Amino acid sequence: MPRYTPSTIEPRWQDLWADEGTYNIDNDDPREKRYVLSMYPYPSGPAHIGHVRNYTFGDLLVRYHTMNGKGVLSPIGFDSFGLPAENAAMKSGEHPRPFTDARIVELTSSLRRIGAVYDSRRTLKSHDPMFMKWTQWIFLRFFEAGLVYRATSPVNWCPGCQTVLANEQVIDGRCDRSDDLVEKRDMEQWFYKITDYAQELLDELDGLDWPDRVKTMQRNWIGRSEGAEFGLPIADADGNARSDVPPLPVYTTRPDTGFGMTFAVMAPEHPRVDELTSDEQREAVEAFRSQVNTKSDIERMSTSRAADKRGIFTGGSVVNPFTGKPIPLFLADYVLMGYGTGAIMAVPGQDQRDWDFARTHDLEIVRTVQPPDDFDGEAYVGTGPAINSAREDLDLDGLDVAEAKAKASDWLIEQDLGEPKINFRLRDWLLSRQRFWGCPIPMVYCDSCGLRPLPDSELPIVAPDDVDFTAIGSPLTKHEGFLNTTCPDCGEPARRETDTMDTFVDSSWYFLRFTDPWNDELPFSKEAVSRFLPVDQYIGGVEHAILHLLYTRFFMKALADIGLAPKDLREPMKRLFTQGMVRMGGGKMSKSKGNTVAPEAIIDAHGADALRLAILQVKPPAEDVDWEDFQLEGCERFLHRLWRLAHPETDLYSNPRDGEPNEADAAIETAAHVLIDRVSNEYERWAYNTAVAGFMEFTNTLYRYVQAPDGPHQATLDHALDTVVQLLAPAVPHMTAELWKLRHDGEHVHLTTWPVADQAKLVVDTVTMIVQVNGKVRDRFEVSAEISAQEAQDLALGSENVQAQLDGEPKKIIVRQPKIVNIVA
RNA sequence: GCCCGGGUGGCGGAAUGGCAGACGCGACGGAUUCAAAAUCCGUUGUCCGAAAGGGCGUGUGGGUUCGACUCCCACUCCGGGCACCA
Repeated sequence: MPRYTPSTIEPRWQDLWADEGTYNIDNDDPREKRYVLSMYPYPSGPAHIGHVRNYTFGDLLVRYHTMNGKGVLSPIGFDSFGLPAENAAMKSGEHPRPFTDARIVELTSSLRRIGAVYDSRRTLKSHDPMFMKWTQWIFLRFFEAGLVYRATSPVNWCPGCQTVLANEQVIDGRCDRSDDLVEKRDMEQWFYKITDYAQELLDELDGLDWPDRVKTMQRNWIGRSEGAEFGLPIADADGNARSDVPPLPVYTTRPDTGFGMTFAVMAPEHPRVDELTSDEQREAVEAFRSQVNTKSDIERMSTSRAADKRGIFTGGSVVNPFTGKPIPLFLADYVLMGYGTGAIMAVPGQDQRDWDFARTHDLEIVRTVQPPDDFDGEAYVGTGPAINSAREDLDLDGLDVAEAKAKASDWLIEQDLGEPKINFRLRDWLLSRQRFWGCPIPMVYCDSCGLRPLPDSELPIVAPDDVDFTAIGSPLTKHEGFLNTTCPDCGEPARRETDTMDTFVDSSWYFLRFTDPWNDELPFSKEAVSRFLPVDQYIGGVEHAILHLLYTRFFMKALADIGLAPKDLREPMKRLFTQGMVRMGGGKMSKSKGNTVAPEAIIDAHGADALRLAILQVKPPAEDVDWEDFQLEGCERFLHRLWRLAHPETDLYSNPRDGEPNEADAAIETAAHVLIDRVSNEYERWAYNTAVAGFMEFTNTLYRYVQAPDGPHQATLDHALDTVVQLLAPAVPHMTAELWKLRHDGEHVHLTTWPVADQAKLVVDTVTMIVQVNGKVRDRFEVSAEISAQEAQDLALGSENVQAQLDGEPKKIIVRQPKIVNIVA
């Protein structure tokens, strides 16, 4: 019998799947569709072990659904724009394109070597001009639909690199590349109006078959809150409301606590600060504002985390409309300009932040909710009856929080002071990056026409090749050939936008392009999209739980609303699975720590099948796993055992029988059907680790069976082995393909039909009945599954072991035949 | 601070409220071998016992139940997410 040698078997099958296009699917394929998609990777070179885990799970499902008669769409692509390539370019001076292409070749080869199969005709890359064209085209459609706008926004600016940094590039307030101190700068930026969809993004989470954890994270991120917005009249020197200036709007979720508002606070960036600051305080306020401005976020947060909230008195006052009394107006950095109205009513009695601020600035504190008697905290945020909250036309005293909220809110409406308001924490998506290696934003600046979109005919706008990476800042801003163009409207000289798009834009629609990659009239046709969407199973890491997965949902809704995608297609990802990370010694794997695992080396030594099996076996797929915990030896040993057992020239036994099967044969036959049932179920439930245990168990059983003195019954054994090989085919594709070919005259296991368990064989006729005394097992019997309650009880009481535990008559006997009898002594 | 997960043998982990520890690793014993590796067959939670058998065992404390790893309450430790969102 030839040895099992994965190094010769595996490439052969990989070639065959690729050459024959086994997993290609045409759009007019008549089979019921399944769209199985693993998040497309950033091409960083050969696959790392995390990739292998991710793509093994996806590949298993692709092969499993195919064997179940489905027409599976299994595409792969590359998220090929992004920082690492640009950083490498800055180091070497080489253009990021050849660098990126080389990494894609390496990663493609890795994926092929782990046996992952795709419809390679549909493969795409973000930096492919054809893909860029449609990314830009969609941008223009969004622009036309009013979903794109420009606004000033504070950004992280690295003075050394002359560029904007993403939050994750700012480490302890410094640039992760140059180590310069990062500044906050206000710059004009491009935004997608994702907040238009905040409510729908929140509502439709409920219907998604996603991990609860991810749905919760998105809910929190969207952060819907219900409250009221109302105006605080500006007070004159005598404390009376002025009618000549508009009031200061504030947002609160607790209108019921209005009587406890003893001061008001504006964000330092609030546009009305100058107007509302008194002359005496102006200098101090200016000093405070510039101090806040130069602080990085991190400093601002760490200092303000201390109990004393940092702030300053404006010298001005506003009127508390509930009490009619003037209250001082402050500036404080714990109030954020970006949320609500950028100004708040401060109620120290019911809000800890306001409490802290009131204490450091010696301000009045009035409780408006009665805390319980045993309450010994500071601000009381719990429920209770309202107190100190009455005036002539509004009496909240005694009402609970919910009632008081409603009544106070109604009063604000009646008085024409304000209205109920819903706020979201979600901000619009800042999509522009001052980077070279991204998809350029297709807009121009014309001196006479202003900001103009480019016509579709000029797309794609591709970054030039002859650029200098050794200079500081994005090369696009210095490339005259790229910069200078003509205005599409008036034909006069104009400048091109040099910002590129966030790479999350590419990943927000790539899964749609997969359905129609040959289309050169549109990014995708509605027909192709409705043929394959929604994605039946999306697979990726939890690190994308919020941004990527929120952006794809936004894109889907927007594309549907502007008529590019089917109108009723609101959600792109029907089912999501987030697999865990692969770690090293409890920590994250990273090249800098030198603790990476090279999957290619493992494949060289043990084969892709052993690695795939080890990935499936080691832990439930959702959990993080340490590389040290992988059981590669055990998995490899199992594969060798199965090979030896299932190979037609096996040396394990020499005495196969024909004729009538005996009892032992029947037990094997039954076990095979139980295995079909079990594994099918476990594949569906992502319980791959227990499925592998099932294979090992069954194989161990077969070893004992064939080595027993009677020898195996040939037909029974063949069926059992064929079953294992088929069931294992999605998980361990190369070896099972080879074994099946040897056993079945060249046939291809992945084109066979998934076995179906014979339900009649799953019916058990004898079971082990356990007998407990006071919940402890004292005896067990093999009994018929149809045993009566009386028989079961009699059997239990007849047990010597049970009698030894009994002291007199049992108090009570619970019979759950045929599985258990519990005797209470 | 708030919101999620999770604590089970020497280790990774199994277990619709019904035999805790499947399967694998490791360890130990046996077969094979001149010998070893590989392979094959066993044993392996822990304590007492020669054995039969018994005591104790799923982070801690309580509760519900005939019966709890599983459900409920409180606590604790570990991991993750968000973090002044009014």
